[in-house]
Amino acid sequence: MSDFVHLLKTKDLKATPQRICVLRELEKKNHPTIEHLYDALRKENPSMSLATVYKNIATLKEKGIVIEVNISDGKMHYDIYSHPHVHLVCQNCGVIQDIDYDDALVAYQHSLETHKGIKVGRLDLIATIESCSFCKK
Amino acid sequence: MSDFVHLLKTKDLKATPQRICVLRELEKKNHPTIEHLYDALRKENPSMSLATVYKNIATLKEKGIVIEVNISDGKMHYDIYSHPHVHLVCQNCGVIQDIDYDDALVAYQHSLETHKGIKVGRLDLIATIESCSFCKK
DNA sequence: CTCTTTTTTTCGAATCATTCCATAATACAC
DNA sequence: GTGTATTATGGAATGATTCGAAAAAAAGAG
Repeated sequence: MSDFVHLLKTKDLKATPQRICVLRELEKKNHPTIEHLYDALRKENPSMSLATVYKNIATLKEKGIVIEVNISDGKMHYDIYSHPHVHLVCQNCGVIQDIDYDDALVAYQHSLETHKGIKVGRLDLIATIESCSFCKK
Repeated sequence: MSDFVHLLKTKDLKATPQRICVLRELEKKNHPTIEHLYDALRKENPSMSLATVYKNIATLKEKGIVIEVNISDGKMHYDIYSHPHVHLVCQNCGVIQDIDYDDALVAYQHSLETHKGIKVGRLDLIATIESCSFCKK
């Protein structure tokens, strides 16, 4: 049984081909928008409906399998959240990269918690850079 | 000359009453949505149009005076960006608080820059907490 | 202050994204 | 296989955002 089938079952979701396609596309780490997903998935499965993409993304988001990434380009991007990470966005070419947690980020979270007396549930962090290796400027 | 008039002039924007009202409302640090702004501003100025709110927010965003805050509640919130800060969001009551940069965050930014060999332009960070002093749970 | 130019505001219409709805199809447990 | 609950589909409905044209107002010059 594929990993995605197993993942869906543990979250009480039926392992439909459409859902698995969405996850497979997200796995490519392109951080696609709904429109990108719809275009990509229709190539394999022409009957795939836009409503299905919306609905599945919403469902996967509710279950914590998928997260939104807002890079302020007017469209929402989506990402599989298989492990805690943050994002790096190139302002020039728009490429989004995952960045794993490191000691310094964990230290910041601790500093927040001790200083403010709170328990942080999640850090959504987007670091913007002016250019990156993909647009080599 | 009021601070906002001066600020707008330095960004080559005309200091219209509508624009100043938007800034004054944002200054309250309610982190309002477009809808909130429209409702609040119409009370003072009933002829204020929704299109004007949208347009002014877009203009102020382009000039870097205002930033978007996406707390994943389906609506975009807006904030004056007069100095670098990040946000704390209570998942329970939805209140958004500003948090100034501290040493640990500066250290994280430095660690990103040295480790990845990049120059970070801006950090958009939203720390989610389960409950806060405003909803006292 | 008045004139001129440019920007901004306003309102309604148009557009675009997202959600809803009813029906058909499918996954999965037994 | 059969039955039941869930999901997919397409089109219509909704709701948010943008557009466009005309009127209003700001800034600057004289």
